[in-house]
Amino acid sequence: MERYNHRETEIRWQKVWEERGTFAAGEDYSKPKYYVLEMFPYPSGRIHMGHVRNYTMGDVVARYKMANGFNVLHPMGWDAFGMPAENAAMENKVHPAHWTYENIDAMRAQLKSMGLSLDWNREFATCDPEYYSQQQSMFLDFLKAGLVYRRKSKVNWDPVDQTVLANEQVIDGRGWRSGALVEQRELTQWFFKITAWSDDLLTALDGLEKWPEKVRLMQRNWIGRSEGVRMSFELIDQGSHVSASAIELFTTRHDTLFGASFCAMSIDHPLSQELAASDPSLQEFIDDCRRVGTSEEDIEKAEKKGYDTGLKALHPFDKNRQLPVYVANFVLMDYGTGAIFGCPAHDQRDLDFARKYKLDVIPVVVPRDVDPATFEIGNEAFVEDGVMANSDFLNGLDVETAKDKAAAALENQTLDGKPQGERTVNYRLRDWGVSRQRYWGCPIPVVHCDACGVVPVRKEDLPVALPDDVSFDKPGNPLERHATWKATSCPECGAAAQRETDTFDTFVDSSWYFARFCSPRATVPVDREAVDYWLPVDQYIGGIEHAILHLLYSRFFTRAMRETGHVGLDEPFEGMFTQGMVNHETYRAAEGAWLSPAEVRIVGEGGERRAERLSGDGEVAIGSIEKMSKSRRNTIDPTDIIETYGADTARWFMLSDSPPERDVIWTEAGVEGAHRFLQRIWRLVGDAAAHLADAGDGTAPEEFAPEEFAPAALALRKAAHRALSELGNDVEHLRFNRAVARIYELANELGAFLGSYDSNTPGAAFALHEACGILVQCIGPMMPHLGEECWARLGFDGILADQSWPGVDETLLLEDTVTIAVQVNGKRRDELTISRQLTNAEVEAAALDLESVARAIGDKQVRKVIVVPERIVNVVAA
RNA sequence: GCGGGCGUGGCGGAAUCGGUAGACGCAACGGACUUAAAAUCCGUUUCUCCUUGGAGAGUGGGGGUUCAAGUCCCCCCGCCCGCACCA
Repeated sequence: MERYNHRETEIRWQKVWEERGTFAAGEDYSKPKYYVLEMFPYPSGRIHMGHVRNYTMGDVVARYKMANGFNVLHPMGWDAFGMPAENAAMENKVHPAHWTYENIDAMRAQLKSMGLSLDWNREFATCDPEYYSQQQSMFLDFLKAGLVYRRKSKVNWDPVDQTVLANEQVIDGRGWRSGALVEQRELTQWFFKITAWSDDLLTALDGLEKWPEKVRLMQRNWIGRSEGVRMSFELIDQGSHVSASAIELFTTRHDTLFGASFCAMSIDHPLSQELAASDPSLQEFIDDCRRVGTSEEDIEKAEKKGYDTGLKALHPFDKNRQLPVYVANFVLMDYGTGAIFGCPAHDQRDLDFARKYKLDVIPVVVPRDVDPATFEIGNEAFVEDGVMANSDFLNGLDVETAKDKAAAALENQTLDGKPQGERTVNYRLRDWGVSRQRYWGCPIPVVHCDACGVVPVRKEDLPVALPDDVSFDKPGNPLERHATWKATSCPECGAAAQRETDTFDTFVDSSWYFARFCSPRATVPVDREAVDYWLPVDQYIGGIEHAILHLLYSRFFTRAMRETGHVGLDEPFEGMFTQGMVNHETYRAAEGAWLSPAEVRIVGEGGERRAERLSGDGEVAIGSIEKMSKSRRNTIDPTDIIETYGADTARWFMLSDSPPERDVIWTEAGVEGAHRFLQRIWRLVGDAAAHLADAGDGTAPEEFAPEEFAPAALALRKAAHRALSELGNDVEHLRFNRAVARIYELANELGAFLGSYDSNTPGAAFALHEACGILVQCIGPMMPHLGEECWARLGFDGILADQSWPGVDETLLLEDTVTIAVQVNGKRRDELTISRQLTNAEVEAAALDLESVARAIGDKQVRKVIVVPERIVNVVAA
């Protein structure tokens, strides 16, 4: 028999699907829908194994749901704006658009070679003017609805490249490209009011039951809700004449107010800035703090430092106490009010600070059963619950009650005519800054007019299109220095005005693309009827690296779109799944250079296993297994794999063995194993097809089901229906590795049946026909080309992709007999195959009758026999 | 530091409700076919002990609950991930 030829077959079936429009989403909105989406790729130029894994999973779900009668939407597009295109433009003198669209063409061809069930009619790239003009239109709606505002904000400024850098582009305080020392600059930037939904974005997480708990938790932490008190300490000005009469701060430990021994504010706090203006040594202190790098490590190592401003703050509950006010490096401007009170006894940071500056450490919470008079704080703050002490009216209370009482007292006290404190909820989440000073992004559609200020572009004038004639030979934003692009007239007064030269953060583009797929050619952002039908996305699949920002921004965007009437729901993604990474061994030459798997040959196995260099000699060290990455050169090119083994093999391997949420290790042996299985299926189907042809009519409709089945035929039927039932369940829960195991089992059963096939046995042909059909249909979503080829070879009607999912015959899942274990004192001694009809007493008798059981009991007395029907018998003897 | 996850054969991993631990795959070993090899097919494969047949141990370690624990509870160890001066 000829071997399966994937090269010829895969292209042929891809053409058939395309010509028949098999995967075009239907427009019949009365049918039940299912929206499967995988995170769309950045068009870097090549797909990688992570894409193969991601898109294979989505494809299995899409094809399975399609067979189950759903109108399936399974689209693909390109997250096409962003820095790499500009970098390429600078390095290779290619226009970002040209570079991007060429990459898209290359990657589209690669994706098509995978045989994915995508509706390519809906494809778009976020850099298409048709897409970003709708984004601009929606921005104008958000602006009108008050969901967008402008304010000054700090950015990392690279003085050499004349550009703004993202935090991750700042390495050790220097620009990643230029190496120049990065400056902090204040620019006026656009912000989306994501904090308007802080609480809703948090509480709605509870309803996202089909999301991984891990992702929900990460979002919860990111939003960072904490309940506390916003309060003021009155300032006693000792001659420095500051403008403020009080300092406002946020605390969650107002119970410990009596333990306060200082106040501290951030170096960026307005009051710090004001004081520094007339205090050069404070200015120097602030500059020193700034110089400490921005990396996490630097911050972690940085010692706590403070500068005593000389100001004093009056204790809210004890007018005889005055606390020193410091400017301190460990206080964050971005959280709360940028100022704190320090209670060293019950906060580790405050304790470190207090020890350094010899400030009081007054314990006000004391562990139960400990005498307050003898309780002392060493080098560790006491942060647990206990009994209040040294705290006037709070003494003797527990922490929770003390918080209540302290908050109430602050609320009843006035300072400057307002309550001195107020219970509030504080969030870590901050508004989303979307301005980027770059060319390759969606222009923010506003103009700046000297007379009218910031004016939105009229919708009929959209899109504000990017100019093509730009140069990247100079640093800075090409839009900024373009000869004519900026010049326009004010939509309100008609006077000469200037375009906004900032473009959107690319996270904006990906925050609504899933909605655009519902009506990708609409002349409005989204067609309401289409989104009402298709949204939410039923199953979204992507990498854990987008667990926070992309998903949170999309959730925000959906709410903003609801408020502006574009959609009718809050949550875009009903089901979310984060798949694991694809890893590979690493190889290193003697001189330390990384080697790619293609340059290495593996010899020996087990302890003898070692690597040799293909080109000449030289030791090669086999290194650890790492995520595939260019830097370690341990990548495998999907195109090579598809060329050598076929798309089906690659897809099968990606689904086998490893649970989809965990990392998978790509190995040569694994791919070969996958390929062998594919060939084995082809042989089994070939054998079966020959037998079925001999039997005459290749098709065996239901009504031809024989009255009688020989045991082997019945067993095969049962195996097929059991596999079908379990596989369906596994795919529904995205447990692809288990679904794969079910297919192996069925293939094994079928192989055994064929090995002793006798066409004269009652029901043999029918059972074979049925089992082959089920096997091929089960394989279909995973190895679709092989599935089609087998379907045709068996002489079945139509094409596999059009078939309905087979029904499970429940009666075949029920066995008359069941095998149960028999234990004596919890140890398994034997097993018993019995009729399901037996009563517990009969089962007990049968178990006690076993010779092995009698032996295990020996001369002990049977005290009790536990019978769990259809599961186990346990004889307790003593 | 805080939060979360995980720990099962040589390896990847099954075990959905507390009820036969190791499904399925990889690798290995033995056999068949072959002049030979590859491919394929059949079989064996948790460990230890003894003679077929058994016996004992076994899910990171220790304790507990239970007739019964990979699964539930407590303590400890190790690895991985996320967040990180969040007041």
